[in-house]
Amino acid sequence: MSTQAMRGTVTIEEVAAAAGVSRSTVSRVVNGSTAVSPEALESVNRAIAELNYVPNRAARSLASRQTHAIALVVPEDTTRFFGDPFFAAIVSGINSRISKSDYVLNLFIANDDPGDKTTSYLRSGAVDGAIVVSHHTSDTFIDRIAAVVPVVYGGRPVRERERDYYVDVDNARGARVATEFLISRGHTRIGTITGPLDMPAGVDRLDGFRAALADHGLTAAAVEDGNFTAADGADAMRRILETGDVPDALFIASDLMARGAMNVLAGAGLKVPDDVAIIGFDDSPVATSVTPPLTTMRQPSFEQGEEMAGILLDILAGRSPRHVTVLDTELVVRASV
Amino acid sequence: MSTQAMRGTVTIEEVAAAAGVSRSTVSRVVNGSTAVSPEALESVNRAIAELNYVPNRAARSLASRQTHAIALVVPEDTTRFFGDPFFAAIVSGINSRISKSDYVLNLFIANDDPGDKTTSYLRSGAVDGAIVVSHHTSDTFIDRIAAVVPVVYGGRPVRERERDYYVDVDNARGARVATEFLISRGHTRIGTITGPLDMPAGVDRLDGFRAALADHGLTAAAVEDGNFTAADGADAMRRILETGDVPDALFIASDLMARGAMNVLAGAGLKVPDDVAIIGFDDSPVATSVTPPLTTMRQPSFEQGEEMAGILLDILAGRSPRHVTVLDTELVVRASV
DNA sequence: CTGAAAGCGCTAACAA
DNA sequence: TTGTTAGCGCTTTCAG
Repeated sequence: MSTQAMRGTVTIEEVAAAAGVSRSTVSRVVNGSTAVSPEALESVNRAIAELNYVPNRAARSLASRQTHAIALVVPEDTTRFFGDPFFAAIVSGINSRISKSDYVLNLFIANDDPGDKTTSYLRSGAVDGAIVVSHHTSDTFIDRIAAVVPVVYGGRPVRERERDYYVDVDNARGARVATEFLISRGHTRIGTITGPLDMPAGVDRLDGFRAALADHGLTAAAVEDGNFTAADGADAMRRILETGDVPDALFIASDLMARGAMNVLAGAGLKVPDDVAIIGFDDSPVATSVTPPLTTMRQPSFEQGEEMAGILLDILAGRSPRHVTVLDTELVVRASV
Repeated sequence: MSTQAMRGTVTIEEVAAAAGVSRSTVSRVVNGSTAVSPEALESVNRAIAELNYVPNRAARSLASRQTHAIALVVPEDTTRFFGDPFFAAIVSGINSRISKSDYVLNLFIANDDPGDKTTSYLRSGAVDGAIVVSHHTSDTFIDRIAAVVPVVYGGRPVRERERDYYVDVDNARGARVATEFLISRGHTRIGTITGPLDMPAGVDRLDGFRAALADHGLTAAAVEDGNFTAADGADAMRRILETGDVPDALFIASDLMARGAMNVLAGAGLKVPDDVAIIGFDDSPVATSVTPPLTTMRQPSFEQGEEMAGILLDILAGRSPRHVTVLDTELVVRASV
């Protein structure tokens, strides 16, 4: 390996010289153009390998106006991002799809960023497009990003516009199915622990819950909200217990919150499902790690991630994918109901 | 907001024109040079705000040979990355330090990347430096990255060289302290579940364990290894149970593995700490979420992350930080011993 | 303190 | 199929 190869400063010019062709031809080879003779191809490729040439990203991006990078923007703090298996699943899905393309994924945990550097970074042409998961009403910086690069949302965006692209799960229907299952089991005093009400997913699940109840002439026995975390589920459960009026069943908008609630219930000497039946949402790994195993609505998060990435890739490739995709949820019956 | 501002294509040229100065002056203002008159400063800043100007990253990077981006490289699969609170803590620490600087953090979950795109991306000048956590013997692509940009390792790198920068915790000492604590409690038939032996952290903890035992004329009652996950801890525990010869105490190299092991123990009708005393490593949130709460060696992962980021920032600023930093661990006594 | 001029390394017409 | 020629938007001497 030559010294300059070690220094990582080989330019297209040197490759061209070594291969005995012009810069343009090297560029064509690097970019996979077919209009190159076999001999030229061969000698350029050899020169590239010998010199250990890697095209300079900035120069390429400046000239082509493309970065081949995609941002994954998570408007949450690190704790919640890492604490919730939902993100693990959705990021895996995104990563799986992106890694089959020639794009790279940059991750931005945006909430931890006081100076809003994320926004100006993304607006500075650092990426070709962005995927936003976990979108809150208060996250106005997203709009500023969407003004500059195509954005695909995970979940219905908070201020939906016609031109928005997003992949959602049918939260309202999922909540409705879950609640109806509780009703079908003979429960009548049914409460809920909702997700954050500044997120469409939180609102939609609450709506579905209420709709199911209304269909059967019932009203909510309790409504408390949380931010999808186990700690919030525990807090919400405590608030419900404090009312002294414990529901006989609970629809809880995330498995993690269900786990927190179940802990509190156990501490209070209440049995699941005998005293309180519980149904969660997600079907994440925690659903099977709690005792008793959690009945829950499965949402296809990995697939959601793959789909989002696929749509963004389509947009970037100049295709015209569907704007709205809604994936279905599925009831998974275990022992908590 | 003007149309061009919306399109995000305002260039330094237009700002200069609007402010009635030259490109150079705008550049000076943007880069915080002091050699600008108050009037020029004022009018440039106004033009920037009015036009909503954001400097083009690629152009700036091409001209200045800096990207102001740092890569966080995690050679693990997504599942383990998201499943282990250790990463949450270390990433929080890194993020916390970086977000106070004017650098941005790009995350690469490198193992999921079949075509080794991460390597060529990082070698293409896309970042100014990299932080590598969870380094395995087999991860040779790291060397190719380290040849091009400064790298700071979390934990002693697998092939340590003098010029390497890293921040480690004193794993050997931590394991030793943990094991000695078990011995001091009167245990003599002590086993261990180690971390992966292709990682220095795994090896060092095993060494410390063995050293403590040797000091007291004891030998290991069982040695099984795992990849730091709960599932691996459970598997290892099963293998130990299968020998029919159950140790009366276990040093387990991660809290997550301890949790897995405790589940298996409970399933086998064995009580912690009465039948088997257990001490873990990490003091992650899982330590307090298991029953009984886990005695464990606390490692300062958040601080480790902060320190790593600080060192890289120092290198990039042209300072000369210490190459090796070793942080201490601390025994946290709870009910599992 | 300011502006002019020369690139940074690459892509993309346009000719040949 | 190939090379020549302009830039992409910015930083950075170097004069003034």
